[in-house]
Amino acid sequence: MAETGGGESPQAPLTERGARTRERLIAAAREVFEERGFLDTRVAHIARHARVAYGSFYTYFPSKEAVFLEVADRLFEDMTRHSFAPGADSAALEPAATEPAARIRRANRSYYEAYRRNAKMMAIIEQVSTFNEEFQEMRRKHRAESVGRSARAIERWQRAGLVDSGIDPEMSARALAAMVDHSLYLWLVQGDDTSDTERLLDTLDALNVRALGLRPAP
Amino acid sequence: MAETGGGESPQAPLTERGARTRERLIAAAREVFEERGFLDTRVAHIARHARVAYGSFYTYFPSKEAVFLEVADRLFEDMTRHSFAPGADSAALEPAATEPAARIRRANRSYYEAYRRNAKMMAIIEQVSTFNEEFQEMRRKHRAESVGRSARAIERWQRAGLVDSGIDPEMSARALAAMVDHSLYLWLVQGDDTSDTERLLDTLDALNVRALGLRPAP
Amino acid sequence: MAETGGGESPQAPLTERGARTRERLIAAAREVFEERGFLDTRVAHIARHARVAYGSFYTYFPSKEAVFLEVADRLFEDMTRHSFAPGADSAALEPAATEPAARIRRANRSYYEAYRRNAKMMAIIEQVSTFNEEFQEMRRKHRAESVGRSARAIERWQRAGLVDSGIDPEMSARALAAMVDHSLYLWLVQGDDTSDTERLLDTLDALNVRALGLRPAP
Amino acid sequence: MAETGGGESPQAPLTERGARTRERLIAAAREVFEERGFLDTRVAHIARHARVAYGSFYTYFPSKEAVFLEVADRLFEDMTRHSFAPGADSAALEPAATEPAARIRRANRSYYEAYRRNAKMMAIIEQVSTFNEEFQEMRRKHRAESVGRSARAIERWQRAGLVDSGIDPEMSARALAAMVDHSLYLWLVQGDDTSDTERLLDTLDALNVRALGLRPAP
DNA sequence: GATGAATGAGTTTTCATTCAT
DNA sequence: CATGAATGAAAACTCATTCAT
Repeated sequence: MAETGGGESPQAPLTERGARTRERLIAAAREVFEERGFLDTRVAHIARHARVAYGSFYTYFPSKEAVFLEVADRLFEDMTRHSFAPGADSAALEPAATEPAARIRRANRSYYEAYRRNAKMMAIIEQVSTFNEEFQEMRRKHRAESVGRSARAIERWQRAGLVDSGIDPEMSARALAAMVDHSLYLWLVQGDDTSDTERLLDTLDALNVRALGLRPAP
Repeated sequence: MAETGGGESPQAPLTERGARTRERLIAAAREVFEERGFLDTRVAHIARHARVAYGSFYTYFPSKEAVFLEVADRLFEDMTRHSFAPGADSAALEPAATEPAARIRRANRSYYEAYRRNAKMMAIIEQVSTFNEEFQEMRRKHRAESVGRSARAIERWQRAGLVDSGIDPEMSARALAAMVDHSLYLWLVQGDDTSDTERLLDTLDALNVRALGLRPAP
Repeated sequence: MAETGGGESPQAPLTERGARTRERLIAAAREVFEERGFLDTRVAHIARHARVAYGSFYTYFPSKEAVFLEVADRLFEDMTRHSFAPGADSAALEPAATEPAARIRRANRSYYEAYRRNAKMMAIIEQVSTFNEEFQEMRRKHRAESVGRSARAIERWQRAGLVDSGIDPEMSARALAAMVDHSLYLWLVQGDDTSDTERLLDTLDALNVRALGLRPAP
Repeated sequence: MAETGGGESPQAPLTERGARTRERLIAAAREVFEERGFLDTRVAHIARHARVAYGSFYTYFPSKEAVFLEVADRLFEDMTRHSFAPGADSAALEPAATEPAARIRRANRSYYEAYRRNAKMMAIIEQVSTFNEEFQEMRRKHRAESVGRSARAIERWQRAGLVDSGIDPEMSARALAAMVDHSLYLWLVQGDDTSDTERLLDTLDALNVRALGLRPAP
């Protein structure tokens, strides 16, 4: 498993036409990865799917890992822009007055939507994470950020007397994020069952709220 | 050419000596898998590590997948024998009188112990699950059993008035199992941090208990 | 692991250069097959003989069988274009007036010439036929066509009163084709003796003519 | 394709029990060869089929080729004992007075019977002949003997005025033997059609008789 | 002898990456 | 830049034969 490595550095600017070809390759890569997984994807598949000559792939990317990284990057971009943090929420964006339970609920729903939209790629990302260290690191960072936001929200709620102060904000944020994340993974990727999504989401909300011991503002 | 059968499928060893060699191979396989992961393991590595000839591997296993399955089987055996179900507990083994919170706590600790003992292999199992369907299926089954046990425990507690009846036992069991499972994965496998395990375990216990709204028996 | 597709099946070369390499491989394959037989030929031999890299073979053919099929195809093409049917003749091409005995004689000679030209490959084709069913089928078809032509010629001669009507045209065509075919095989391939070819050919002609009871047109 | 080679020389005498085991192996070998062909037969198959330990095979035979030779030997034995020579007949066994046409007919029938009885092995023998020179030589010898007998019969008939003296006895014997041999091969081994055997045999008889120009004794 | 385990050279096939045109 | 051909290092798997018990 060749580690991703630096390579020639993807030449930066491009002609108009070159940029389009590059986009075609990225789009094709995503589709092929989703279809066959990272391991079973051949560079030839991507090139063919993009209707580009085999060799042209290497004009734009130094390796299979490189396109994957780009695809994953865009996905993370989409996941973080269109969703609140999993588990709790992204406080900065919300007026402090909003009721925590409602915010958790909203955050979970929007994370679910983003996950569903990207479910196939999430599976592949999981796959690549199991053997590519660089990639693991990237995920760790994303997770840390999102968990950090949740932890800070919990702290705020504790100071506001909405959440039991006996709770460890950092660890709880981690555990609850793990709960939501992995539940969605099993549900959407492993297709554990898939019917009656509402029941799942309601349960996630409820467990979150109860676990934090959220009570209505006094 | 399309020759038909071929594979002969190596049968169980018939002699003491054969059994010993087979064990050596399984042990070697586990060590090599743990060391390099499934994908980067070569049959040659396993054979060399077991100090047998290359071909001898194929006397006992038809493929790398086959030893892996055997190794994983033994691991699951160990995980289920030496642990209570993750998330809640394995009711049948416990006197009904035991207090739920204590039982959850005990279950989580023993699951943690088993996980820690097998952490490296758990990483590889995760890896293989991302591309081998047969293997995915095996895990799904294990998970379903364990979740089923937890769900039944929750139902019992609901009937005993210890757990809020507003909770969905099945979904909650799933979500809480996902929480514990994935937290341990991130902690022990991805090495998210690893210091201060007690804080993690205490948090898992607490969230579990609060999420179920467990109250002392009346 | 049971990955599904894989084989991509190498497509026809798209450039002049590719076409040339492909031809080189086919020519090399024929020479190596003739030299060592199908079973003892290694893909490595063919590639080396064609002065291309090992992997380049697989750019053009999915397997040893595949090149062999192509080589054999061209040989059959040569055998049928440059020869009359064995045993009797290919009526359509001949003015009906030609005397049967002369036509048989001519057909046998030209079949002999074609056989001699391709004798080495005929041996290999025989070899492959003994274990490859697809190939057997191909030969059966060729044989059936050629025998069919002979049988129709015999029928025509019967209607013209040149051949005894007591003869079964189909079976006779088969048997006489078998006689010519196998005699040439033993002679040219097994090298049964090889001297004095004329004596063999004269005998084949004579037996053919007498067996059919051909008499001069009335 | 390892040439047959000498090996340790199969130890000659045996205990009663050893002799039985050896027989079991020969019988098993024949069955397995018939079932799978020489190339796809593994020594393991033979041993298993004979219910003998893998290693025991090598107590009795130095190689796969060696058993095959023994099996083939017995088959040739059966073929020559129970049949007249193909094509013409085995004169020595017959009172000179018997009518040639009747003798040819009888010879063909009995050769057909023997061939049918051994058809599956004949296919395998053909297979092995295509790559094993020692074996080719053995067949050549058998063929030469049988053709020789036929040729001498033809000569006798010529001297008796029963067969046209313009015919070349040696070549004719060869060609006619090839006809019968190969016809039966295509019929019984390649399964060219298989129905209505009588039609085939009658045709072979008739062509033989006419080709030799046999006329009733004056 | 009989048994079945051990051996390892030999072959095919794959595919990311480089190059010639 | 585009194109598609060329490269060759891996890796898995087979199986006749030899050996230890």
